[in-house]
Amino acid sequence: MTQTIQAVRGMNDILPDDAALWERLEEVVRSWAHAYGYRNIRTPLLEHTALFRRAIGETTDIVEKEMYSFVDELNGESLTLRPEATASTVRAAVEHSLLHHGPQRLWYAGPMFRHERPQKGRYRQFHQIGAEALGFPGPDVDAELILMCARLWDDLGIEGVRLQLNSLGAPAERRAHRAALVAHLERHADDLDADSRRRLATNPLRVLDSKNPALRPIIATAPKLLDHLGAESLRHFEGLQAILQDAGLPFEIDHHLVRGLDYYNLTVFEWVTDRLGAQGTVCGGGRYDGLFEQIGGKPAPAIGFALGVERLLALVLDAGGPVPPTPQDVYLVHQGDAADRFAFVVAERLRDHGFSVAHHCGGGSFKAQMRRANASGAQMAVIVGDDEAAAGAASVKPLRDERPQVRLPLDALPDGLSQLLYADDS
RNA sequence: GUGGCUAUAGCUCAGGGGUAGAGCAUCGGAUUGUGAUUCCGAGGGUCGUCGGUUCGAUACCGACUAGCCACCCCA
Repeated sequence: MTQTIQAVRGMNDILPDDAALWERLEEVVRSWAHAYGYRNIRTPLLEHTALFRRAIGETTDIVEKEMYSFVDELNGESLTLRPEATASTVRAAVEHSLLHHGPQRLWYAGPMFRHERPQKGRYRQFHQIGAEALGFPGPDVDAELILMCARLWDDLGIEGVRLQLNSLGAPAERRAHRAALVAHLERHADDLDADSRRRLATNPLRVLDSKNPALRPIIATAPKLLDHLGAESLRHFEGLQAILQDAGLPFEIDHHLVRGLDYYNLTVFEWVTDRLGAQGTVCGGGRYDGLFEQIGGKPAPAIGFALGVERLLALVLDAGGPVPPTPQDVYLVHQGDAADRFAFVVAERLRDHGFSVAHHCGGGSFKAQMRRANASGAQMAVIVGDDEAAAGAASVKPLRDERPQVRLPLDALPDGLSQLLYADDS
């Protein structure tokens, strides 16, 4: 016996029952993005590894151990399945001079890849929806993006997602704060735990996120990034807050909110929930004014966010349960040699008129076909036997209520079916 | 990458050193061409894979694979 082949670890099939929910989400997202003037962009799943190394940061965990990279045997190039789409989007914008005629609002949706151990809400192939506002200095567009998120939660009926905000300031301010922070932490080096000591070397801002209660006094007295922000950065941050307040959107300022990627500056934000176990971040984003230059383009301000589709769907299910599948109008039952052929005429005629028709294939007894018709969820069974075929007619039997079956000539069938499907029972 | 737990029918699970069970689902039947309810019947599993212990393993042990949960980290 041949061995069965299963899906690659951490990569999931989305089966039809679930895919229905994905389709609904995609419809909502499309019109939501359109409502804010964002246009779709589709970049390749595969990029040169160098793009992510340069964009995301050499010492981040993503680049160090989580990228799904491999060598193209054709030419020895190192390629990487995209771990996120911002770098690709900016690369595309630079490559095609998208900002030449002014700023661009873009959105994308699609699979991303990370080579880490799978767990709930965190897979090797996962899906993100994101929006990027390229060429806008903010803070107006920062607020727009955040309000946009809030509307999506609303459109999807999700509750209990909280907004956390912070400002990382300008790179120079960040560096000054980082130096002060490192000095502070080094003074208390003896009291730090192993994790924090490691982070002190790699990513000192992360020490502020430590969940170890013993470190609380050290964290509380640590120099705050906010205190190192210059007038311009503060004005940006306050401008953003003012717009959110005007919009009546509640937020928390989290001084310890630091995004994992190197390219962020000024505004950073996350939408978090406590309903998803350890994977509490549903959406994260921030400003990355330096990224264009970093990957070799002309400098341009930009901000964006990405949200995890798997987590989002978990919340949708949590909020309202699964969506009922869209029922088919007609299940076409047929029996007899002449009827089997005439059934195709009937089916195509109905589709000409816009009806959705599941045509029974594979034979089987009449009873079995009726059972299938019922189980399919279709509204109507359209029945073609040799009697009907000889008369050029079809019988329509409502499956979801007790209205009687009616027999109609082929030409009268579409109208008759419409009446049965859409007539008010009242 | 690290640790803990798990793997028996399509699904949810029970069982237990002597070669397998339930519920649900599926399929068929209850006179000729009428579904969902009811009744009757059937099919379906090398008990995740490979190896070890044993007269004998699905059960005990190990490795591997996969899943779940957490850590690291992170959208």
